[in-house]
Amino acid sequence: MTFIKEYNFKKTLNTSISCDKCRLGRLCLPDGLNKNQMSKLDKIISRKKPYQRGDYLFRNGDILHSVYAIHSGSIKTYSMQNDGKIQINGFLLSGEIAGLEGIANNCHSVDAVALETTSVCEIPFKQLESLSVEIPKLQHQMFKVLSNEIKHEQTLASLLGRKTAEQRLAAFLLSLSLRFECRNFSANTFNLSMSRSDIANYLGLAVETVSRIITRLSDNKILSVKRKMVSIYDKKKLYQMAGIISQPPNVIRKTGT
Amino acid sequence: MTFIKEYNFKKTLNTSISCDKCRLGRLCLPDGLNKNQMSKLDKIISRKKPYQRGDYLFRNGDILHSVYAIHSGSIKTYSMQNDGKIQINGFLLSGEIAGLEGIANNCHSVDAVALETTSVCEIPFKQLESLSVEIPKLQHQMFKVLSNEIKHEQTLASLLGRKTAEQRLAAFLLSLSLRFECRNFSANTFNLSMSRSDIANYLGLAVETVSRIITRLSDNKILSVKRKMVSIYDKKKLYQMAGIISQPPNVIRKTGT
DNA sequence: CGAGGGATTGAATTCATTCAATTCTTGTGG
DNA sequence: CCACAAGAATTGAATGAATTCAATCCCTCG
Repeated sequence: MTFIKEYNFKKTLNTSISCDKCRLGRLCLPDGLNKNQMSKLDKIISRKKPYQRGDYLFRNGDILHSVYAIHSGSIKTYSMQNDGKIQINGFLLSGEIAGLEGIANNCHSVDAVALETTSVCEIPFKQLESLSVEIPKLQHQMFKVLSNEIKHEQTLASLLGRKTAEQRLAAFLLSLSLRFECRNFSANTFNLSMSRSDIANYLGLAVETVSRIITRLSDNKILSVKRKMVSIYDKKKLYQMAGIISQPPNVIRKTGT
Repeated sequence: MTFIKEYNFKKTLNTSISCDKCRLGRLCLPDGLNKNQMSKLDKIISRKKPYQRGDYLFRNGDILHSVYAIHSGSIKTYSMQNDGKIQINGFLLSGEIAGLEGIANNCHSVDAVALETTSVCEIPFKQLESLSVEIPKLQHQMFKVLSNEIKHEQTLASLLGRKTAEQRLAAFLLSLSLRFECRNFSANTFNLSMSRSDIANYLGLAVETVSRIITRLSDNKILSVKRKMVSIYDKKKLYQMAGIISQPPNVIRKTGT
């Protein structure tokens, strides 16, 4: 298994994590827990040496030992389709939890790989379950996190099903922008940790299409992308393009079917 | 609120549900619970008068009071996009749980409407949470159900992102076939409870495209669809078309980005 | 039995892809 | 430190799959 760089050989640097002191606060799993509850959670979490770009957190088929909260950096998850092609399922930023899709069968169903130097809190799942029985609020948080992931995937599905290439890319960039803003990074200037072809794959587009749209958006002074660095100039316009209107249309609810 | 047919006016027919006696068995939430645990679950579940075609289980924006296990029949869930268009998020059959995407914000984010006469087990969510603390196995089941839903949505996303119209429809029909089979219905002859335009919308296609593909599949003797009744003649071929090969290609794992 | 929605079929159009060529970056070894 | 190789990104032209528009057909239900 030498092809997996450093896989499974990371040494634990620091088993005494402190969620209480983590700047992620409300963005991560322990949101809403009190200090005592957090310290119980701390005890089961371990932080390992940061992953480097290309390192795997886990691989499709691995037994699900843990779920992983991204502490800093970013990862992508992907799986291989039956036709041998890769499908990127998502990009995760700090505070987001990787591995949740593995719970169903106690076995990871995607590969998770670091896009940059990434620090991760590993949470052994069995222990997390036990603790969730002990701390109802933690169970509730888990339900919320899982439900949020479902909503997120539903949003993605409707993006892929109904939107034009331009709308998809606009929505993708705005989603990133929003997520960076929540993390106290700049909403208008940020770095893409993923390649154009990663973005294209995720959005169900060809690389060339993504490239062309970026060029068009740049020409229209809506944003600029220099290599990996995105600068958004006209966010309002970008929202319009994404088909996301701040003020939703006042539509009469129709009765179904 | 007269536009919502019978909404919220259903009378409880039978509060003494028995999961133990339900034929759904392993397909539903109580899978793996013992009799004692099931009877505890029974106590919080209520079964109402069946919903008729077009009746809503809940609506986008409603407070999440309960999640709903389909007992018989089928429903669809959908939401309205910012552009005023409808997006169908899924079709649920017996044993499947509706409302999970509402947990994140304690508020339903889709409309759920019966596609035919449908009987439903209503599970008050707060009580379900309490019981899940008391019965760790039930908590585990909830985690599994939620995780499964995430996987399902991921599969849908990659269907919408990368597959041709033909592959999408083939995969959709096979997925239905499989789900009917699990429920001890015929895998090769079954009834579509949803319209062509529902299918098209769900799959990110135009109705005309769905229609044309059905015609083509019929011409090729792979299946026939008479109005709503599907008969699959050549399932192997259908799997091939869907890009789902029984024996996955023996591909060397590549190291990521 | 007739009306109206659902489904099908045909023709023209379009958005995104594919193929192909070039430019730009980045990392590595001499 | 520079040169060069290899991957990443961009640009252009031709192609194609699915959509849109339009017309017709077929059920179902009142």
